[in-house]
Amino acid sequence: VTQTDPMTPSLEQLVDDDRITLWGLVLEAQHQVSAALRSDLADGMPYPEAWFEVLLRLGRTPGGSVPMTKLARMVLFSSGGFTKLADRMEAEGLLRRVACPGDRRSSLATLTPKGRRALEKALRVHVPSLERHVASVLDASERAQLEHIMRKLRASASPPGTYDD
Amino acid sequence: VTQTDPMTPSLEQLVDDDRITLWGLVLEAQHQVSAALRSDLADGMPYPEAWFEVLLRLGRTPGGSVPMTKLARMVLFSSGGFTKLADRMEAEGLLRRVACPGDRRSSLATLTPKGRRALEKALRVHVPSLERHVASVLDASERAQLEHIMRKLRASASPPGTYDD
DNA sequence: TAAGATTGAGGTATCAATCTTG
DNA sequence: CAAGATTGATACCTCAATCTTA
Repeated sequence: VTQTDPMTPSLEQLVDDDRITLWGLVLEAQHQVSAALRSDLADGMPYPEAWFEVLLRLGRTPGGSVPMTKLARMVLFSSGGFTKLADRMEAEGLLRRVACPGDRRSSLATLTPKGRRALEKALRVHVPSLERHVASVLDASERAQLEHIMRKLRASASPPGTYDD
Repeated sequence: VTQTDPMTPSLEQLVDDDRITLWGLVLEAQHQVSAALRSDLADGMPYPEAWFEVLLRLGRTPGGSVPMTKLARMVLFSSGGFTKLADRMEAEGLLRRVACPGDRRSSLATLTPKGRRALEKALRVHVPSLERHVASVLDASERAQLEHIMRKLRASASPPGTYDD
C-alpha cells in the first residue's frame, strides 16, 4: 500500500480537473477577444479602453447622467479608483460632475457634447469590431446560449439587485 | 426631413446594439465570478490570484518546468511584467529559475516543493469553489456549450498555434 | 450610524529600451 | 537580425482613512 489516501485526490488529479480547464478557457477567450477589440478601438478613440466603458455606460443611460458610485460599480471599478478616472476624463472634457438635486452628498457624472461625439466615433469602430470578433464567430443559436449562460453565471455570483438588464 | 442620414445609425441606435449587450454580459459575468473565486481562494492561499495561475500552469506541465516567456503568455502577462512576478515568487520560494539545457538565452521556471504544496493546498479550496460558482450553476449541456463557444472565440482571436489544448 | 465621494500610500502591470545568445 | 529575458520609467488601480451629508 502507498501513503496516499485513495479518497484524497493527488495533485496530478486535481490539476487535470475539467472545471479548471473550462474556466481557464473562459479567461483566455475573454482576454484574447478583448485584446483584439482594444486594438481595433485604438483606431477610433485616442483614449484608454476603460474610458470607452465609462462613455458607453453614460451613453446607455437616458439622461446621460449617473451618480459617481453607481457608475463606478457599472464599469467594475472601485470607488476610489473611479474618482481619479473621472478626474482624468473631466480634465479631457469628456464628462462633467453635476450636483445631484436630491442628495448633496452625491454628484452625477454627465456626458458632455465632446464626450458624446467621442463615444459616437468610437462606436462606429467598435460595433463592427464586435461583429467581427464575437457575433460573426458564433451562429444565432450559440449567441443565445452564450447570453443565457452568462446571465446565469452573473446572477449566481452577484448580490441581488446589482444589475438591471 | 431631419439632418440625419437614414443609413447612418444615431448614437441612440448604436448604444442599444445587441452585440454590445452580449459582450458586456460576458465581461460582467467573468468579473463577478472571478471576484467570488478570488474571495474563496484567499482562504487556501496567502498569495495574489496571479500567483495561483502561475503555480497552476506549472502544475499542469509534466516536468513542472516552462520557459519564462512561454509561461508569461500562458498566464496572459507581458514578458517584462512576468519577470517581476517571477522575482517575487522566487523570493517566496515557490519557484526557481533553472538554466535551459538546449538554449542559453532561455531559463525555465520550475515549481519547487514548497510551490507544489502551495498549489495543492490552493486547489483543495479552488476546485470546490469552481464547482460552486461555475459548474453547478450550469447543467451538463450548458457546460458543453460554454466550452465549445469559448474555444471558437479564443481560436478566432488568437494567432494560430497559441494554444495546445 | 451609514452612504457618497475623495485623498494618499502602496503595489504592480505595461511599454520601450537594452543585453545576451541563436 | 531575431528571440529570450531583464530593467527603469510611467501609469493607474486597490485599499484604508477621512470628510461631508442623509
